[in-house]
Amino acid sequence: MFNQFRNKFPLDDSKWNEYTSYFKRLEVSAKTILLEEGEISKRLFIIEKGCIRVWFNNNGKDLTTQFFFENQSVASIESFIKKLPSPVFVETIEPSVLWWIHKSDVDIILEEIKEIPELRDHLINRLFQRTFDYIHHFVSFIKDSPAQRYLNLSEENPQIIQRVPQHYIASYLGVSTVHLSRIKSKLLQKK
Amino acid sequence: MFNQFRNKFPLDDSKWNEYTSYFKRLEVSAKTILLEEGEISKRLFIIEKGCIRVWFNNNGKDLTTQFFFENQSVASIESFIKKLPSPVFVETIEPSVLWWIHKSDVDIILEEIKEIPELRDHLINRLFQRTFDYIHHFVSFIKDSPAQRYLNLSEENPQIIQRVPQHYIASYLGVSTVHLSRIKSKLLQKK
DNA sequence: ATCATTTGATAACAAATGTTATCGTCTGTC
DNA sequence: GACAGACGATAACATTTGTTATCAAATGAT
Repeated sequence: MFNQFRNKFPLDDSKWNEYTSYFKRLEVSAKTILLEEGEISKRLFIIEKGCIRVWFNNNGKDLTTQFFFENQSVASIESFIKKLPSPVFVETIEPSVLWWIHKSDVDIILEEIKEIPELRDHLINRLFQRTFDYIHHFVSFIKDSPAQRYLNLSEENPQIIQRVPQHYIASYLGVSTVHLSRIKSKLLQKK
Repeated sequence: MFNQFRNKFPLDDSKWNEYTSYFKRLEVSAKTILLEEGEISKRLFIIEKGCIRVWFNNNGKDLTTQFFFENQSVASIESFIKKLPSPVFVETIEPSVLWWIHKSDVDIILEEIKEIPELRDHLINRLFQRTFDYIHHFVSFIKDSPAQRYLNLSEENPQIIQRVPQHYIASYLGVSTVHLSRIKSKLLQKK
């Protein structure tokens, strides 16, 4: 699982082996809740196989805010970093194979690799990029129609369209399930 | 201008004086464009007095994505960091007093203060916080009605309501100017 | 003071989107 | 195979929101 990332990290073998040994394997069925709303997130997950959504309950309706697939890391990020109760659920969509690491081990690793400029800059750049991604996502809400947002998603993240049940996608795009269904059928007519 | 921040930075006086000397003062009228769309952002601004918006042109309509006030720093952030053509304009709303610093000087400072753990962690935390803020903003688009978004803004950032022309706020909230006007009048009726 | 421009409110109508309900298909479980 | 539940399409109707146009007030420049 971790060998594919080996060359991205300028670490000697002993550190590499130490860090990867912190991870534990976890195999779960679809619709397994990995983190409850209100719980403090203490585990960071990496997806070997499967997919995960992050969602919250808003007046009885569940609204999905993020999707994750193979090789991505997942947590209720604000809860994980600030040790606050999570405002969201983290739940598998498909049967999944995951690797997880405890927050205390992450803290150890982070503290150590801060001294390695190459890694440190790499992490900071990832942080910036994540911020930029959220800006793009938010801008699309004031710039694009729901139909356009659906088209964007098809291009930028076709996995979501292909693997995720449609009613989860609807709330992610900020529309009702009925309207998303309408959007799809209108797009089909045009082709 | 900078003395108010002096105690936040654990730097000796010589470094402090060197860094602050990089900034130049700039006084401009309302509606001054500080950065054009397509231009590569090379200046970071700090607002001593006044306010600024970031916006872009979308099919003839101008859409505002951010507002900034006193003591905040402003740039087309992705352009500034990645040296890419800016997708947005940066423009004053009020007559403003600004201090700006060239990107090359920022790079020098950043490179140096990376070695100071306290400052480094502070900057990383600010980066995280900014990411969290964008997440909150984006979530409000799938969670709240436009009227609720307006109410949130009144509470979280009343300066925007008080100092920014309403038609700029409309696009920031993702509604037409006419509809924002309707939202306000409905809210007044209820009181 | 006068004039043009900006800003914002409102009305009337059009278009987009939500809500509720119904139906059919598919999937997993027993 | 039978059944329940999940999923998605569609229709009918209600509500929200956008568009265009008009008017009034505030603001800035001369």
